[in-house]
Amino acid sequence: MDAETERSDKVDIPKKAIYRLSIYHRCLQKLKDNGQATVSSTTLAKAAGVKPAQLRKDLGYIGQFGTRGLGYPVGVMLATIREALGREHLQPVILVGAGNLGSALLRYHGFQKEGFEVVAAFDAQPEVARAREFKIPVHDVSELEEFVIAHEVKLAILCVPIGPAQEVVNRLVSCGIQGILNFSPIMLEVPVNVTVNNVDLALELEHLGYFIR
Amino acid sequence: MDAETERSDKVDIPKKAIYRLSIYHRCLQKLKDNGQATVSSTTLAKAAGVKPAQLRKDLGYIGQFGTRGLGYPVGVMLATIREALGREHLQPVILVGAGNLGSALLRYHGFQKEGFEVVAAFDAQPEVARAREFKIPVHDVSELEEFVIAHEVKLAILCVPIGPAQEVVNRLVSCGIQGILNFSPIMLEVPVNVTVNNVDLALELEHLGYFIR
DNA sequence: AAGTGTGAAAAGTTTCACAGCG
DNA sequence: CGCTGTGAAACTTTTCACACTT
Repeated sequence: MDAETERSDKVDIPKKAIYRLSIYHRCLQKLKDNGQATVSSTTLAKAAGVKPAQLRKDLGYIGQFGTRGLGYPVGVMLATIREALGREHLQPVILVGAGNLGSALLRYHGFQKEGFEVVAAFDAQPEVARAREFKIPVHDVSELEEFVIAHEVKLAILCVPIGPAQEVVNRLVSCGIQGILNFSPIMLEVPVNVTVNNVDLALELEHLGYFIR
Repeated sequence: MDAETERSDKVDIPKKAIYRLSIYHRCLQKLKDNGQATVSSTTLAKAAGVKPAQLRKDLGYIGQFGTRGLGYPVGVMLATIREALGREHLQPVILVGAGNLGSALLRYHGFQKEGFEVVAAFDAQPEVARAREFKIPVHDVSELEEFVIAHEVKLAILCVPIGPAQEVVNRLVSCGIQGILNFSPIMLEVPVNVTVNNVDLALELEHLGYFIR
């Protein structure tokens, strides 16, 4: 956060609710691992850090599968959320810019765990990045288009410096990337059918700075 | 995003406006470096990626210093925003958890550039982290309280695994930390006078996943 | 003519409260 | 009785439009 997202589509379910659905999904996964079969809005809401009414309203956006007096069936709910978020299949992702931050993200397993697979990385100096020994192959950035098209990749994580950021984005867009998780502190220009989600680390720290007295 | 922030205080200026003020500050800095003396809401808004009316409204929260028919004086505006955000002096920050992500952030210069100084890092295995050779000292996590109190640190970046996260937070809170930038995908429990800003990387990617068709 | 400052309308979100079902 | 589902109310944030100043 903030993180900010542009473009809508796919309709009516509020942006913030989408974030929360992902959180619910995560909590439900944990409940399922613990063998829980049902859960009430109060319990799940507490785990997710929201109010029960909000949870119920959010679930209302994607269907209705609770049993009054009892609660929600964990399994069904998991499947429904997963479908609503389009997270039924493993989604391939590429990472561009294997510098400090990019390298750290290549080792980060949080993405895998949520149904995304970082299939390849690209860098202007692939030899340097490769020296850090990842399981994921680091290609030269010149091979970007070919790879994206061949593997039908739709999502990219962008960790390049500000300078080349926009140019890289233009290339990503031109070969069919539809979603970009952008770590550069810069506003990217993209067509309306491409979604950019900005994660601006310095900004988050600044925001925090405002609240300390 | 998203990122999310709890607690208010200091009042009336909308949370989102605070984020944007930081962005304006950044853009203004660039304008100043280019020798620009004044700027119009239209121009600055474009650079910041917002609508002109929104920019004017945001500035309205912290004062009025534009000249009708002309625009805003870059220097004055920079100073005013900086003061409003409490960013007049360099703010010390500690980082806890020097694993993959933590290490990357220790090398990240975006924080310094925005007026924050990461003064020390803490880890359960400081030797391992130290081997990566940072300019910033990595202490054993047992020295946490002593350091925070001695240096009057108010902000912490948290990159520890989910397991120990809440316990570390309790310790941070107990020794006077007031703001926590949390990278663990977990809801932290803190007293109302402490602000937590969550940066959940997997969540941001998931959100993006929703928008690809 | 150009561009700010702002009240008022619109849009978006959250919370409430309660009817209705198992 | 317990808990879901949801319309309506409350609140927050964005956008508009235009009076006003230089």
